[in-house]
Amino acid sequence: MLSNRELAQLIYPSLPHTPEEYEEMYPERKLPEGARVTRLGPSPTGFIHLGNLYGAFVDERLAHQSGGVFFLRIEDTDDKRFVENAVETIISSLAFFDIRFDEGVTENGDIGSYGDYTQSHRGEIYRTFARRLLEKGMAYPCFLSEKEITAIREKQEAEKTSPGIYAGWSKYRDWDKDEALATEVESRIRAGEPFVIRLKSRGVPNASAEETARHTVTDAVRGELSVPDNFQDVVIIKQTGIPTYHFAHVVDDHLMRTTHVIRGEEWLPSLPIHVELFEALGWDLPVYCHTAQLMKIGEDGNKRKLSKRKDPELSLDYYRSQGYHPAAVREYLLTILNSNYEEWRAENPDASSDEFVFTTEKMSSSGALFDLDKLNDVSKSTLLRTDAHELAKWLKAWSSEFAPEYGYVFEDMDHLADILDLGRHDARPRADLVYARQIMDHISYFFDESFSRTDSYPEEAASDAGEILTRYLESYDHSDDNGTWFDKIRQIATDLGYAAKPKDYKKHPEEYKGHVGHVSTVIRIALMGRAVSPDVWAIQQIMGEEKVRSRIGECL
RNA sequence: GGCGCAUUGGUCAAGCGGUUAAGACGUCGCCCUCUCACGGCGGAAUCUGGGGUUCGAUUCCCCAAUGCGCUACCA
Repeated sequence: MLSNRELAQLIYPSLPHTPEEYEEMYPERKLPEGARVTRLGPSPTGFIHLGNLYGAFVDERLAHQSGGVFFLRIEDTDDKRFVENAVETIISSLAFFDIRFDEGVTENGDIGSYGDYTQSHRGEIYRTFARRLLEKGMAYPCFLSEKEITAIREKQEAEKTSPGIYAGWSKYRDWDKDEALATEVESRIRAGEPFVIRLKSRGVPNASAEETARHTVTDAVRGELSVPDNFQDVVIIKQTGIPTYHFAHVVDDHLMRTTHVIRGEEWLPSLPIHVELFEALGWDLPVYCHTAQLMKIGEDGNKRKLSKRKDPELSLDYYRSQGYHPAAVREYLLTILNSNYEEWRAENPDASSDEFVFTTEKMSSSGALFDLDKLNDVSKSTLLRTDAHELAKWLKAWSSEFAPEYGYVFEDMDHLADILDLGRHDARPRADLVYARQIMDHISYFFDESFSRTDSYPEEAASDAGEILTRYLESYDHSDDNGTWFDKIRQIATDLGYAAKPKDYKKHPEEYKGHVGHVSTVIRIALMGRAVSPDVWAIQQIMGEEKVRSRIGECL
């Protein structure tokens, strides 16, 4: 009868390296004490959402604040799910949000000496370790067809026992105990029949909770985890020769010397499999960080739902096209990632977010609902910290990619910077810029291309509008300072029977037609087309005298 | 169905056996020598439920409910 060694040799007759050689090729990293090695392993489905970014930040921060290494690995072991250009999309999206990798796949090929960083290129490596498991009798080839597996599942359901392939369900598991079966396996392999390689689990199937052996695994987010023994003979190499996630994870993260595996909590149930795989290969476990997932409100009602791949407003591209500044998204994500971040920010308003010491212990273990109001609020204060010229440049880049129709806004960049800076350097700076599309609307009245009068005069002053504007134009002196300018408005207001102060009007509404606010609103609408805007005087200084006079003139 | 994770105001959350149960966003009201924004002050609003343990539970244990996830030759 065939020995384990002979079986392994039969299945993988020629492999260029031994496991030991790989260990030497990818030695322990020489890094300072406490340095963390993390990785992001997206599968190239071409869709990245906020949740992926959220996880990526954890990886990035953990590695870089400890002097470690952060690398990008493409996990493309699912051939059915590959999407054209997805890798490029992933790389550019992450770069846009300032996620910097030290190693891994880039648009110009791999960087780093622990590659290849694309799983589909690592077939030989996986096979080498699968072969080792085969040699040690810790794995076996399984010829069960889809039909047979379905039949097994049905039977298991009927018997109300755990579904899956494990001891007692695949006859191929015990090929070495049956001469005839061993012969069959050998000839089927020689005939080139398709098969998968399964782990021969050492766990006891369906043991009670008390009987199950448990392993203590450290999770940096959730503390010590008590992980039960796995007993499933999971597939480690698929029929195609490609490994499953489970096997690729274990082999890669060991060989790439990952110290911290950050992944979503949906992986928690498969942790027993990974623990057994690491043990079977004789390797130490990394520290796991199972993060809670970002959620959203479902279309239906108020129910919580996980961010599904198809939620367009959870897609990174959505925020990009709306023109949310990457720093704002980063800032928002950090506030939900670490609950003490906002407090830190309040104390360090001008510091770079990189200076904040991020800890996994401060991460919530329950999923947060995405909150657009909060993002908008965070974005306002983030943009307030951004220099106007820089903001202008960024808006231009955004426009050329997502909104070319705003091209006219960027003809005079200094002018644009002045507009953006409106009221931002006051003692109590304005914070009303949120995202690019909103900003375009916010400043639209500065440009004749987008200017239109949408609001109507306030009731209190509508009948006097002509008179107000005529007097305004007559008294207008572009060189007036803010105080002088406003005194003239007051004058016009009182001359026409309006209260000079809103308070007076409120006290004695019967004595006045309205108050100075109504009068200035008339001017505001003539100039800006809307009743709401920043300081009129400051706007006029930026607009220039000519435009002020012509806008007023149009309304006479 | 089985298993896992989670559960403090509308949202994000602090809390880690004794607190008037922080703070932020949102919301409401007031104030801030023109609107808005900013800012200030104030209000409404929370420990999912039931059992334990304890002198005392939001905090510890159990059960239930609810939500989410896993249960693939997907990740």
